[in-house]
Amino acid sequence: MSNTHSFTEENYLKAIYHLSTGNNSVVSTNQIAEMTNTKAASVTDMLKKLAEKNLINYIKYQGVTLTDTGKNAAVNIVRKHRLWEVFLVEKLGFKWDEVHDIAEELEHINSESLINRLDDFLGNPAADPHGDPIPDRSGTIHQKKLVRISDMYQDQSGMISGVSEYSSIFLKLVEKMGLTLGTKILITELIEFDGSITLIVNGNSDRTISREVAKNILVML
Amino acid sequence: MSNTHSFTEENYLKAIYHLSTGNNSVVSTNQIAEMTNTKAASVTDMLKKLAEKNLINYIKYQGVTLTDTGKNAAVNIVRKHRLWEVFLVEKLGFKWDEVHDIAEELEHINSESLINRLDDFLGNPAADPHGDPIPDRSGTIHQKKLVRISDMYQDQSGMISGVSEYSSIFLKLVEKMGLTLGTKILITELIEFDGSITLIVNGNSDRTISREVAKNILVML
DNA sequence: CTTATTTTTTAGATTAATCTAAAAAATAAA
DNA sequence: TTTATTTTTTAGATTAATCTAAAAAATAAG
Repeated sequence: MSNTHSFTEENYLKAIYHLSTGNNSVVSTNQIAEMTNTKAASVTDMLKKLAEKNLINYIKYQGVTLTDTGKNAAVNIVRKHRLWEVFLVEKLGFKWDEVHDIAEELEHINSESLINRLDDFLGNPAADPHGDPIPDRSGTIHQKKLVRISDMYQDQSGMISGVSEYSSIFLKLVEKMGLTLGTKILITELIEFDGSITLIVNGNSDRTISREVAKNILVML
Repeated sequence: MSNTHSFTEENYLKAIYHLSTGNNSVVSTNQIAEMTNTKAASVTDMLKKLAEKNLINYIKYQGVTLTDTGKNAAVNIVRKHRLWEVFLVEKLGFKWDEVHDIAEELEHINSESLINRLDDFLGNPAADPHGDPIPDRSGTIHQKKLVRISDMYQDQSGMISGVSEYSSIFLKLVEKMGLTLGTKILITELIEFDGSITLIVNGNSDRTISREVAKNILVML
């Protein structure tokens, strides 16, 4: 159990995991290069190595998928990342736009008992400060079905429950607009001209947001 | 401020720092090799690099000392290590013999605001679970004067306030003998034959400990 | 169904950290 | 104060992760 991989290997596994979303399970070399801020040639080298270790299924020129082992490893890193984010916000008082980079380092600390104790200390949270679900210690993810505001219809309502963009600049904006997690919204108008959307926030104030913002805020209907 | 060094560089700085104790301020290549579990040749290479960066004063064949910059960096790592140890014991419920290795990883996480917030969260502790003083955010260390039990005289009394050996096997033994931090002791006999020492623990129970154990338990008189 | 473009891989180098074996310097012993 | 021993450094390799430039494969366009 708990085979240990290098810092770099872990980052590649995580990148592949995040790129393997629903429909798009096979991931390309270039996608990985972009996500890891490396060049395609470097990715190819690493893919050979990960395939050798049975962490990915890799066929030359065809892209990669994670094996069960690789997926377990990736989910475990995600679990650690998200638990540390909860710690940073809930216990140390960081804001939700400040924790991503620190968690990016903390996620590589290797101790199963540490992470399980942290989980208990935090009260076994279901989601991180951005609404992303935290895998339990068996690796199971209880994902609520969320839709982008940009995919909602007129007169539809729901509660903001996540985001799909984690840059500080975006998160600060969302906060300033009062669209933090838990906020209830009702779509009042879909503006055809530029795709922007008008909504009522928490039953009272009116607000218009751009399509770009709407695409990155996730709602539970 | 807060120049960032590699994981490995940090470990060398820390090793040199711990080896530069009081009387012995100049540290040798072999000492560093032993502490870092590397070979002398590797140490020489790294010393050149650290000297180049002005973190150490290094003269070939003569040994090294830390520069002010190097010492600051080292103290900061020690601060992080000890604060994380407090966190692990006080908040996550680890035992004092379980935290060293995890803190060894956590000490390399790089974020000044993280560590200062952690410090506050923990109530700005003065010492770690082994009694070692925690440098404050300016790098100042408020070290209490401690003596080894092996250096005490008959009829002398004091309070156990630290250890100088961190292996799990030693710490578990100390705990089993009821000689944890805060315990009051009175020396009743110095046994000439093998250097072992008899003492009264917390005013009641009698105990004899070997010289080897006595050397690694520190007392505030 | 060729040709052009894009994507991916290979080949060959580079950097950081390490090693072994041999040479050089410092220290200890005779 | 020579000789022997120990310590330290140099020389030359190795491994992991990366890069650029060129070659090969896959995909898209004409």
